[in-house]
Order: sequence, then C-alpha cells, then structure tokens
Amino acid sequence: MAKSPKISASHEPGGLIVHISGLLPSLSPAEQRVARLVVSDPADAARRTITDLATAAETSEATVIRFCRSVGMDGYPQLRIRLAAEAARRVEPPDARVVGGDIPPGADLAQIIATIAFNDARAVEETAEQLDPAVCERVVDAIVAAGRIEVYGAGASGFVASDFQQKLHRIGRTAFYFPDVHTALTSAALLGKGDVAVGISHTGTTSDVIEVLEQARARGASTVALTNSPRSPITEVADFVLTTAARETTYRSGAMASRLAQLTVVDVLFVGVAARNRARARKALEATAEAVQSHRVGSGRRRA
Amino acid sequence: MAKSPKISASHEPGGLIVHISGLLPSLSPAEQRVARLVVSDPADAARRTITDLATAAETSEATVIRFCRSVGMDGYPQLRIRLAAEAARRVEPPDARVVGGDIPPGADLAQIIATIAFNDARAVEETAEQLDPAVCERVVDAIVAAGRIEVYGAGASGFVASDFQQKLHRIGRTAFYFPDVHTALTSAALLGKGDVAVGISHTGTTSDVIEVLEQARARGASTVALTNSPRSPITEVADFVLTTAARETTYRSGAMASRLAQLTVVDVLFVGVAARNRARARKALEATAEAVQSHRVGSGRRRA
DNA sequence: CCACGGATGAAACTTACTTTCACGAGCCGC
DNA sequence: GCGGCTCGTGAAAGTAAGTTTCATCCGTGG
Repeated sequence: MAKSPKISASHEPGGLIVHISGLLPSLSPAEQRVARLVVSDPADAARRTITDLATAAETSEATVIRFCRSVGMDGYPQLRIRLAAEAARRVEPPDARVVGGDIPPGADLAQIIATIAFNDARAVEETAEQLDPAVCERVVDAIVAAGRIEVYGAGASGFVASDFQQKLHRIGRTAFYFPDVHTALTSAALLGKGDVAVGISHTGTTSDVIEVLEQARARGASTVALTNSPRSPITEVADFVLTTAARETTYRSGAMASRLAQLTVVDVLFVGVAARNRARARKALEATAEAVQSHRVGSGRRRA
Repeated sequence: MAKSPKISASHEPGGLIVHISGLLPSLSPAEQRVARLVVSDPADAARRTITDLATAAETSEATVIRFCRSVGMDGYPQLRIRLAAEAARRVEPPDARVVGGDIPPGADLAQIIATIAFNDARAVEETAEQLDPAVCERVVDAIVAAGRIEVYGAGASGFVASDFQQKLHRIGRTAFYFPDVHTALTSAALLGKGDVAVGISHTGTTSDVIEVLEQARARGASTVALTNSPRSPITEVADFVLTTAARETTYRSGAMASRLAQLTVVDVLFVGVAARNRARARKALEATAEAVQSHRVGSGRRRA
C-alpha cells in the first residue's frame, strides 16, 4: 500500500473504535452509515456477517469492504476480529450515558452536567490513547530546535492556538499567534528552515489555516497539524500530524469536547518541551508568575 | 439450519480457553492437535483462516469444523471471534498509570501523555461532581434574562472568558469580553440591573477581574464567579459562585487542568442556556456555521 | 452543456466455510 | 477368518461469505 510520506500516526494503538470515529468525517455517506453502526456497537458488528452488516447499514457489501479498507483493515474478516477484541477489552459499563449524543430536549441541569462531563472526559482520554508518542517526540524536537514558532487557528481553534502560543512564550520559546489571516500569511512568508508552524483545525478543512500552513511549508518551515480528522486536507500540508479523538456532534453543540482534546495535546507538547530543559523552563515560569504577582490580592490563600 | 440434536456443551463460564483445555482429552487425536494449537496461541489462531489452521494442525478443514462443534461453537467464524475476544481480554494492559502525580524528571513522552490525560480527565469529572445544578440553574436564568452579558478573565482564564463570550454570542446572546482592564472597567460601569457579569479566575485572586466584577455589582448587575478556590476574594463580590475542582499538577502556573475544568463549566452553562430555547439557539448556530462555510475546503473529506 | 471524477450497488468472481461421502482401521460375533 | 459394524478421517462437492469489477448515477467545474 502506498505509504504516506509524512509522519503521522497511522497506528491506532489506543483503539480501533476511536480511530474509526476520528476517520468518520472523512468517509463517504454510505461508509459513514457503516461506521456509525460499528462504533455504536462493536460487539454486535463483530457477530454479523458482511451481508448482514451491509443490509443493516442500508448499503451493499462492496461499501462495507471499502469501509474496511478506509479504516486500514485488509478486509472484513480482519475488521471483525479486531472489533471483537476491542469490544472484549473495553468492559464498557452498560451506562445509560449518552456517548457523543445530543442532550435530550427535556434534560435538566444535572443531566446536562453529567453528559457534558462524560463526553469531555472521554475525549481527553481517548485522545491520549491514540496519540503517537513518537510523533509528539519529533514535534517537540522541532519546537525545541526552532528559531521561531507560529501557531495558527480560527474560531474555536483560535483560542487553543492562542493558548499554545502563550504557553510556549512563557517558557522562553519565541512563539507567535495571529488572529488575522493576512498578518499570519505575511508572517508565515518570513519563516524559514528550522522554524515551526503549527496549524490547528478541528475539521481539518479550515482554508485559512491550511493556506497559511502551506505558505510556511513552502518557505521551508516544519509544519504540524492538529486535527480531529486524520485524512483531512490540512494533513496534506503538514510534516507531522497529531490527531484528537473527540466525537463531536456536529455544529449543534459548538466546539466543546474538541477544544478540550486539543488543549490536552497542547499540554503534552508544552510539558514535553519544558521537560527538555527543566531548569530554564522553571526559571522562566517563575519569572512570569512573579510578574503578575502584583495583580493578585492576598497570597492566593484565602480567608472568608 | 438443523440444530444439533445432541446435548451441546453448557455455557462455558470461566473462559473459552479453559473450557477447551478441559475437554481436550475427550477429543479425537486430530481434534486434539487443533485444540493444542488454539490453546497455545488463541490470538494467532484467530488470525488464521480455517484452511490455514487445518494445515498447521496437519489435518483437514472438516476436522477443524468438528472441533468447533465439539467445543460448543456453531462454526469456525464464531470460534474465531470468541478467540479474538478471549485473547484480547487476557492481555491486560500493564496499567502503570501515574495517579495524580507529578511528572518525573526522566519521563518519556508516553508517560507525560498518560499523566496529563489522567489529570485532565479527573479535573473534568470531579468538577462535574461537585458542581451545584441549582446554582447553575440560577446562573442560566440570569443569562437567559440578561440584556447584556460581560465576561472577564486574565491570562489563561482570559481564553476561557473569550471562549464563553464567543459561545454565548453564537446563540444570539449579547455578550462581551474585554482583554483590557481599562476597557472592561468602563464597560462594567455601564451595566445595570438585569445584566450579568461573569468573572473567571482560577486562583480567585486576580485583582483586575475582582475589581471589574465589583464595579459591575455596584451598578446592579448580577455577578458570577468561576474559580477553583471557593473562599477566595473573588467570591466576595459574586452573587453566584461556581467552582472547579482541578488539582493542578506541577509545571505550576501552566494552568493546564484548570482550563479544562473551567471550559467544562462554560459548556454546561452554554448548553443550559441553549436548551432554554432550542429552536432559536439551533437556528443561530446553523446561521453562524453557514457563515464560515466558504472558509472550508472540500466537504471535509479527502482520500489519501 | 458536457466532461470528469467520485460514490455506489449489481453481478461476476474468488475464497472460505460446511456438508457429504467413501475409505480404512479397529472391534466384535459368528 | 470373514462379514458387518462403528468411528475417525480427509477428499471432494456444495454453499455461503467475502472481494472485485464494472456500469450507472450524481454533483462539480470547465
């Protein structure tokens, strides 16, 4: 099979299910139907024959096979076995919790809290499970060695980009974030070999971010994509691809779990970079903390 | 299909492998060869095709089928799946999870990932557990009824404030966020009864935020504090206090888990508000999503 | 409007699984 | 010792599952 030349996590160690949900948006409609069945009840899918599954997904066997290939399996039997193994491993409590689902119309606040927390926590955990330490390592290498780092993101991902920029900055790395595309583009044009550009896009289809990343790459900078869709367009302009694993219910919910997943990855990179030079990072952190000290009342301690 | 009339093996409870080794002696020689292969490496057996397994056991496919029936399976595919599940279950992960701890100096990326994800997920879950739905409800009431909403936050909490503002805005609430204290102060001075001011501060001691919240309160606005310290100064100027439960790890001030906890609370409020008027919120969300559509490439899909 | 490319299912095809059947070894009873 | 019997066995036939091919359909961009 054609190996992608870029470094991305093609392994799905964390879990096949998570891997599939990540790929879901990159699948064709018919394949998505199959994917949803599989994700919603892996054990059941493993029991079904290909014809049976195809019928349940209201499609043809051919599509099921295509789906298998899309998620990296050789064929249906392999998928079946992996699914069975996966289902067995996760002793999933038959919790009534709505996984990745929408909040029901009549829900009260307590339900809303439980649902959101559950999905948020899952997104964080699943993202961590499927993150490839090797790719992270290489990204950390690049950042540590970088002359300059730029982080791009639009909309909700913009906050994450901004957060990342600020974190890197606080430990003494030269990092920038530009909310404005034009500024970002001009800045990216000034990047060069040894610099690092990080593009954040949940869907992986944000053209502004892709464009800027492309520009950065053309100038010789190392490019990193942080997205939920391992096969989205942004991955084509990235040297390194880091994926999150948030099962977001489309725009209905706004970007909720996805932000948390992205932030978790940002934290990992941050700590990874900081760990490379503990002393220096610590000193920088202390200095910056001290700088805002006068803007705190009391000692951060309390008193009623 | 003709059901086998013979007394089939009872539900093998302990485990398929154990079950098979148990009745190994009662099998015919050729079947025993198959059984031994299966027992010695279930995962491997699951990967093989029936012909393959038959060859390895130096027997025919027919014998393998007979073996399947002997151990209580319907046929080979079922055995395969059960085997895969079994194998997966017994390969328990070397769960050396770093509980709530620090990131050790020599930690590699995999450890860092595990630690961060664990703490982040915990922060989210614990925050949800101790969130008071009644208080949330009243805050939601206030926001729904508000003429204007302002959100304040500095540093890392500023990103959260900004995120909250943007979310409220997307569902049609009039919300503001000011990165600059002076602007925030002047704006707060223009608030009045029925308006809502939300102050976000992890430590609860950020004087800028407290000051602005105080101003807002003096003008008659309802004030909400979102903090990790239930008795910190900020709570003294707040009508409603929402607390997070992040036990921030090392890399002090990195504000890692705390952000996620804050964002979870933001999500709860957001969904709570949106749920009050589903139709309108949905329409607003769709309209805003559509607005950025032209800034996306493709349909989010892509092939390798 | 047409050319193009992707998505899709029908049908042809291949492989895997299952059943049938005949052979041969052991085991009586005559 | 020799039919008749049972049982384990694999070869081969038969069926079902999985895979490939291909014509059609649909949206997209020229």
